Amino acid sequence: MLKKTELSGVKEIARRANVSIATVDRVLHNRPGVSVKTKEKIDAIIKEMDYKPNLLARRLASRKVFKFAVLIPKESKETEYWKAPLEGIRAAWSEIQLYGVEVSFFLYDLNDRSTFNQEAEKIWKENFNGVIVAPSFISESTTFFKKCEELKIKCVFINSDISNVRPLSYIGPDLFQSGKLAGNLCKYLISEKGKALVLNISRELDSEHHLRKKEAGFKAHFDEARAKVDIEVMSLYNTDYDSVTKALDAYLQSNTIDLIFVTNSRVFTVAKYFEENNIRGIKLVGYDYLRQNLQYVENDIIDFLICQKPIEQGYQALLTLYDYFINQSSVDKIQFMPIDIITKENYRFYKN
Amino acid sequence: MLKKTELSGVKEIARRANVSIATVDRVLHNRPGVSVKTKEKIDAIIKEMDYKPNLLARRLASRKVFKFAVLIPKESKETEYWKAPLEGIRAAWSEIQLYGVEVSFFLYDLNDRSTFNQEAEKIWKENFNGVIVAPSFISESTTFFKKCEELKIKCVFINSDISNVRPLSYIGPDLFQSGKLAGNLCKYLISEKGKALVLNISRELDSEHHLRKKEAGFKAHFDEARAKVDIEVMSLYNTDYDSVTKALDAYLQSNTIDLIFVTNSRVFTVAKYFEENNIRGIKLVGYDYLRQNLQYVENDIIDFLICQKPIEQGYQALLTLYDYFINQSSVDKIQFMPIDIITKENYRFYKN
DNA sequence: TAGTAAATAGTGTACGTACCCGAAAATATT
DNA sequence: AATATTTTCGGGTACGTACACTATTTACTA
Repeated sequence: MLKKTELSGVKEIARRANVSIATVDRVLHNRPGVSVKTKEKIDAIIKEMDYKPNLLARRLASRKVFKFAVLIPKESKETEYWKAPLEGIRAAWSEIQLYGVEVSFFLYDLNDRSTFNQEAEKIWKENFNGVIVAPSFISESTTFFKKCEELKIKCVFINSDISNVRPLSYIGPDLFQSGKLAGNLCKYLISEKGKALVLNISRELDSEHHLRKKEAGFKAHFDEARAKVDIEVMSLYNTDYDSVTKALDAYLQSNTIDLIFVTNSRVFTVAKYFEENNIRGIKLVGYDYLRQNLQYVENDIIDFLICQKPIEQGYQALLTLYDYFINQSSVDKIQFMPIDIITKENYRFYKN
Repeated sequence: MLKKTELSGVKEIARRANVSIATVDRVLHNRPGVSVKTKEKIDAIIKEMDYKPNLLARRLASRKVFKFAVLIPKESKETEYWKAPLEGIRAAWSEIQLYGVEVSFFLYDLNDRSTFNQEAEKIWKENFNGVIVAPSFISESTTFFKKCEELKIKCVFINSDISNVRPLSYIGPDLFQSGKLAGNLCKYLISEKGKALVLNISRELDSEHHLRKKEAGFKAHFDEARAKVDIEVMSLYNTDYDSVTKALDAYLQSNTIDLIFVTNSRVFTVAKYFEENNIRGIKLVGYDYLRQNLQYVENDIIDFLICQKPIEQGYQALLTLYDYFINQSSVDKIQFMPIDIITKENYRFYKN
């Protein structure tokens, strides 16, 4: 039960090299103050021993503190989606806060892009090492990223990506492929020459841009499968239930469709409409493991939900910053989340 | 960047309680040698401070070493499934071996139940603290568990459970529900009054017992959905390709079916048969994220694979022992894995 | 009531690394 | 050659906890 006392660590390196621990430490962190000769000798020994620093001791002895910010949408009355990433970040934080990590939260309003900049300003005033961003608004986010680069603040993007910038890491779905999977599933729900409606429901144009990628993936699946399914697209900029109801009423008056694919978590709005109007013939597929949605999965109004682990996204985002700064390990530029399929029979076992 | 020096830890508790650090330590580990009065005083302060021990320091200072064993099937020529849990265990091990964890592997042959006992004997001879077991053979596993209880060796079961015993934790699928999900998916693949074949392919009777749970779940789904799908069941005890081919030839000669549900990872055998005989009309659903299976997902012979995160199972199993022994935290008796659905469009993003 | 055993508490070192501070050695300056 | 400067390096303490060992107090025996 007692640990074997095999010689290891800096002490052993120092002994073999005939130098002090401090000198070994200088080499390990390539700090100045070591002659080339001794540095080479020590490097050789390190290599020979295949020395791996004891992370426990390292973190314990280090008195560094890193400050991270979180810039994501606040949970809205309309959808509780953003609770999940926040939960993930909190979970990760509680695991690592002992090791010198401080986290501050800055939440903006998805329905008001000016709030994004307001919160961004606050972040720039303090001295953060890194920030977790959900780049909902393209131009604002691009500006934000540039400014952070100037200030040497490392960015991790979650949930959606934007082009032309290279953050420390992107953690989230492959949106196009996600849409393709939706197509894949829908193929099973309707007949060969069925008719499908792709429904984007989002107030701000920019976030709709991400929805468009899913839309494109959806279509791509049917193209590649050479299926002749008739696909129409509709975008709604008013996200409240009444507006959606009106739009659907109008649309269904003059169209007959077999399936609706809602490109984000607001699929429950449509499900509610189906339920209240007792519409049963139209299949429904959408996004995200939300209480509001699951209830309609349970009673067979929604057939499939596609999920991309929002909690895990937040969790991984903070751990990525931690790995980069505290562990100084290298970090994957892109961390795609799995594309999970949720049905009535497996949702109880899902880990978001 | 420097860590704030707020007083914390045992030292602060000792200061407030007017005792030495050692006394606080005794209370924390409820070791003897502390009067009731001081113990109460210290307990109160601990509570008041909401003291959380620094795990880094704790593990660094602890010289304990724990020995764990792994008793699972070896990877066979027929299916590489068991590579995955092993990989997960190895991954977890590499993360925690710094903290005084030793792991030894004992692999038995799924096609020869006597090898299970042979390996078990070896485990009993050494002095292990815990063991990860895949209890493939019911009676052997039950005996094994009893003996481990005598020897005070904690057991964690993975992949499948057995009744009447209560291991430290079970980590794996809910087999019944897993079958139900299969039914759920198959519903989309065939018409209202289609005909489905449930196919068990397994050499040893016992492991088939687990397959039967999936079979039951499968049927249950159609019962609950009140679908009139005709379900037949066939069990094959010879698992090699030629035997399966012959059995399928014979069966299909006299039966017309729309779908085959294979209750374990050997679905690729059937897929290969379909491919070589150019059978395209029969849908195919089975289990597990294996290279052999994925190739048939890619070329549309297999529609769905159901996966239960075998790597994660191994990973969690070792971490569970770690949590129990090293962290001394409480452990969930049952840790059901999610029931994941794999298709052509999402398998590249799956984490097993 | 001295003497001893048991219960209770404290001191000190170790875990492996980080880093401050000062000493020694090497080099440069006068 | 003596002094100043820079380069190179070692000593020592700290991080928060575990635990062996020692010291003190209390209870018990004869």
